[in-house]
Amino acid sequence: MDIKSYKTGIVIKNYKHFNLETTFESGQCFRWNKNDDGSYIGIVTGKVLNIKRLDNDIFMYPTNKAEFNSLWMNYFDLNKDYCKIDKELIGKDEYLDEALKFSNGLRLLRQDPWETTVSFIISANNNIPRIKNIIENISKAFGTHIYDDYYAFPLPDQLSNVGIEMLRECGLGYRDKYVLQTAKDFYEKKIDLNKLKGKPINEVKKELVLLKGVGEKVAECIMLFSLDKEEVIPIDTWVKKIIDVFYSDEIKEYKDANEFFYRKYGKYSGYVQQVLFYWARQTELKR
DNA sequence: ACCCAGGATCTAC
DNA sequence: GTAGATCATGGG
Repeated sequence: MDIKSYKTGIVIKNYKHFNLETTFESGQCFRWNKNDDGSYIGIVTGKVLNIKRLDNDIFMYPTNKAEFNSLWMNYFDLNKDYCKIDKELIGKDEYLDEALKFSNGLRLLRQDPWETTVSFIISANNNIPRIKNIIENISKAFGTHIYDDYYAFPLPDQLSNVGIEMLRECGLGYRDKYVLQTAKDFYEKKIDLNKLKGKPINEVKKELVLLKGVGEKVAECIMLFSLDKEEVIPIDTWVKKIIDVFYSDEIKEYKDANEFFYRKYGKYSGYVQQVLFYWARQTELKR
């Protein structure tokens, strides 16, 4: 990887498989917003980053080499060769081929387990614009101020002490009590997701669903997006639509979808799911 | 007014 | 263990 370091930021020269729009608009993350010039601004673990693609180069600022190596490299999973993964996947399935073409350059982010857990508790029976709004409200109300209008996502100790009525004002609806309880569980270390990272999927899932507001689907999102479980396939309403329309012959019941995809795509199943999800929402099955 | 959104929970059988 | 109702909120 050809990385150039400057006073104000970092440039990655000639980096192929990183499409900002399909990565940030694919519903895996909620704190990246598009600017008029096509760049994105996001907040990750208390750091603000502006990222832009010009031709084949990717510009990131404000950051420096040390922060890039310790945070962004890992967050964007830049050492993973998605071009190679695409090559392995293309030709297996006509629908996936089309979805891959459409979502071209989508990457799975490696996010913070705590923030991901709260975000996907909020996602239940909700829509993406509203989820983003709520998370923004929570961050502004309880998170650490960074600068200007940027606030870090609140840490467990910052959330665990707030009144339920203050949380309710952020628009979570009935999910507020789940988030509050989960914040307390994290703060009191009743659950420690970093300790779960190395354990097998079923074991991790069993722990996750003990949290209030976390069922199977949310647990799978947490595992895929923040616990390195690359083969997990969250089956949500959009993936169900895809199954109904394109795979109804092969997949008779939704509960069998996981095994079907895993048999076909192995450890890339999570990536496949995300590509299909993005494709379904943006094109084929859009109402 | 009704239906939906990256579903989970509670109750009843 | 599973089918059905209920759950806040805002947008279409």
